[in-house]
Amino acid sequence: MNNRSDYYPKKGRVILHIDMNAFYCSVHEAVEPALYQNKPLAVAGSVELRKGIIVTSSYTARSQGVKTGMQVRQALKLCPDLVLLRPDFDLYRQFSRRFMNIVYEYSPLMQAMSIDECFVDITGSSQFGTPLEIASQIQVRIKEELGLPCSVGVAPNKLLAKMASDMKKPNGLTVLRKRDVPQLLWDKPCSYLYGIGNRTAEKLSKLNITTIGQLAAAEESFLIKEFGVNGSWLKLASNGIDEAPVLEEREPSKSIGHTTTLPQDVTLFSDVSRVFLNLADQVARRLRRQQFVSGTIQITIRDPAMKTISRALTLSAPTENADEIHKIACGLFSKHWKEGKPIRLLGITLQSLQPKQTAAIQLDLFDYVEKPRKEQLNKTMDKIRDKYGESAILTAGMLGDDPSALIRNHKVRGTSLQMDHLRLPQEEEE
DNA sequence: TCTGGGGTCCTAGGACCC
DNA sequence: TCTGGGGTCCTAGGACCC
Repeated sequence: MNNRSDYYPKKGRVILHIDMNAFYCSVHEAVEPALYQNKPLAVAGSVELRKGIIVTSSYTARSQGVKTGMQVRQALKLCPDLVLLRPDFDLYRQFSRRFMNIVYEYSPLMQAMSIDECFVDITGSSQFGTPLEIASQIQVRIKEELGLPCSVGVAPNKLLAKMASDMKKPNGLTVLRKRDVPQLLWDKPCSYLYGIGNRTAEKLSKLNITTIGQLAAAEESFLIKEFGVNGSWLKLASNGIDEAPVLEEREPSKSIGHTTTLPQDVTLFSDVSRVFLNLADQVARRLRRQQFVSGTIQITIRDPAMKTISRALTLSAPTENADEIHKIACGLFSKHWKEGKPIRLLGITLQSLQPKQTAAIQLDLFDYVEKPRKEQLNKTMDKIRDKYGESAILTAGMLGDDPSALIRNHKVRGTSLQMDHLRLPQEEEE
C-alpha cells in the first residue's frame, strides 16, 4: 500500500465535515487570549432576564453545566464566575471565511453549511495525502493559523461525515464507514440520526420504532405510508446511505428575517409600529448589503402562550426600502391581529429575494424620478452605519420613550447622528 | 426553568386561469 | 346552469437545523 490513491474508493466519494467547536466562544478566546483563554465563557443574546439565553458556551463553562439554550440566570447560578459576552457577528463571519479558505485549498468542492461548519468532497484530492492525512492537516492548520479548535468527520457521504464530526468533540477526528453503521448507530435512539427531530422521533416511537436499527429494518413501504416521501429517506439514512452531493456554489439566501422578543408584552399599536420600524430598518439594510430586492413581506406574531402566526403579502413590485416594508408590516398586522391582544414577539422576514440588477431591468426602476434619491439616501445611511455602528442613525419613530423602541443592543461607536445631519450630494450642489 | 433568533424545505389548500 | 382537469402562484404552518 504505497500509493495514496489506494486509500480512496474506486467508486463513491470521500467527504469531510468540518465542525468548529464552540465557535463563537473560541473566536473570542483566539482574539483576546489574555482575557478569555480557558475561562468559563458564554455568548448570550442579551443579559436581560427574560431574553437572556445562552447562545453558546466554552468547554470550560460546559464542564460546569452551562448549556446552550439555558437561561443566563440559571447559568450564573451554576457558574458564578461565568464571563458573558455579546455576540459579534462581523468578527465571526471574518473567522468563518478564514477557516473555509483553508479547507478550500484542499478541494474547491466545498459547501458552507452555516457560519461554523462545512462539507468538502476530497475524492479527487489524493495529491494532498490520504483522506485521514488531509483531515488531520486541515485540523492542525485551523488550530495553528487561527487558534480555533474543530472536529472533523471522514465518511463516504455527507450524512455520515456530519455524524462522525459530532462523535468526538472538541478536536475530534472520526472516520465513519458504511460498514461501521450497524455497530455504531443502530443501538442509538432515532433522534440521534441527523434529520430526525423530536416530532419524528415521537411518531416513530408510537410505531414501536425507537432505535436507528429498528428503523433500518422497517419496511420502506410502511415508512412511506406513515411519513410520505420522507419514508424513503428514513429507510436509506438509517442504513447509512446518502447520495446528496457536495454543492460547491453557495446558494444565495432565500430569505432575510429578524424577530425580537419584547422586554414586556405589548398591546398598543403604536408600540407595535415602532418595533416594526426598527425591524424593517434592519432587514432592509441587510437586503441592500446583499444587493437584493424582496417581493414578499412576511410578519410573525407570537402571543404570550407561544402561539405563533405568520402573515405574508406579495408585492406588485419588489422593494428594498424600510419605509415600504414598515408600512406593509403594519398593514398586515392591523388586518390580522385583534387590537389589544397581547404580543410577546414580533418579526419581519423578506422573501422572494432577487438580485437587484435583474429586478431593476425588469421593472425599469431607473425610470422613476424618486428612486435614485431614495437609493442615494439609503447608501449614505448604510455607509455611516458601517463606519459608526448600527445605532448611529435612528429615524424619528425609533426615538420613542418606550423601551421596546430600542431593541438594538449594539454599542455606538463615535457620536450619534441625527437625520438632519445628512445631506445628499445633489442637495449640496443646489 | 416556561422556552432566542436566523434560516431552509416541505405540504396543503385556495385562488385563479385556461 | 353546471361542469373537468391541469398548472401556477400565494399563503400559512410545521418540522428541522445551527
